[in-house]
Amino acid sequence: MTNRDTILSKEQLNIKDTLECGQVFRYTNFGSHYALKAQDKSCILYYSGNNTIIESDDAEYFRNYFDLATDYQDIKAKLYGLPFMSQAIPLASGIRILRQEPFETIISFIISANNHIPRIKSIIERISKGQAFPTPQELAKFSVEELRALGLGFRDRYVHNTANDIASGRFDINSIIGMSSQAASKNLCTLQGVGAKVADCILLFGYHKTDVFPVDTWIKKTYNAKFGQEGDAKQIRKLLLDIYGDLSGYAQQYLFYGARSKFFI
DNA sequence: TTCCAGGAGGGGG
DNA sequence: CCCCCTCATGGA
Repeated sequence: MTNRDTILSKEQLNIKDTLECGQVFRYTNFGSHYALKAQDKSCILYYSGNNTIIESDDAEYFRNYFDLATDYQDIKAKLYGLPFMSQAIPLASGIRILRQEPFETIISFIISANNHIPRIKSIIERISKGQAFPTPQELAKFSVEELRALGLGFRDRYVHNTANDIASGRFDINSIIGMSSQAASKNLCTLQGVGAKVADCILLFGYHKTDVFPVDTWIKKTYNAKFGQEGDAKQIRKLLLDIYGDLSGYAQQYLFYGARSKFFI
């Protein structure tokens, strides 16, 4: 253990809950350890007794990345009395919403469309060079054909066009920061491959806007089972936003994790 | 083998 | 506006 390490309690950060709840893709599990890459940085996570250790060469970056300034006990306490939270939160009580870099998040969730998590992970691994996720300029150089060869399928032109829009400055990813979630979503949806659901994921994971509720196939499944009625994504989103309000993003992560757990549905 | 996956784009009605 | 179809890929 060195001064490069960040140490906190296991209750404050559960490694599996946080990395395997579908918000991030560039991680690998090595038994008791997890290796994680973000932008051009990396870290190793593991437990030492009752502590979580984040071993990296940039402790300050990862303290922000893991959102260590936020009190999740307070958030969970506020959510606990709301529908399904007393069931869902205990299944993944150590989740933290990561503060990921917007460009990496945009591209990652364009790739996520109609795709499996293991396959999303492998595609992102192939477009990354070793530790570093490509910059907009680097990714813009990939042709549609090269992206197709890397296994992106029908998303090849989405990634190509979006990377070019951002690299050329036609789309300013920093302009999103100060916008309301509604205005930000509308803007993000002008990017090819970004629809309402992907925009919600980008806003939650890339801009830490928590008044959104990404509705994917798992949330739909859970909604139909738990609420006992059918609904399309737009209706489900509105209903759940009304329930969870500004904490919707957190509630969504607990529900998503629960939806994929055999102990929940 | 068929179904499905953290959906979006596009055409037709 | 809504409904329906298509879009690659590979794990289960």
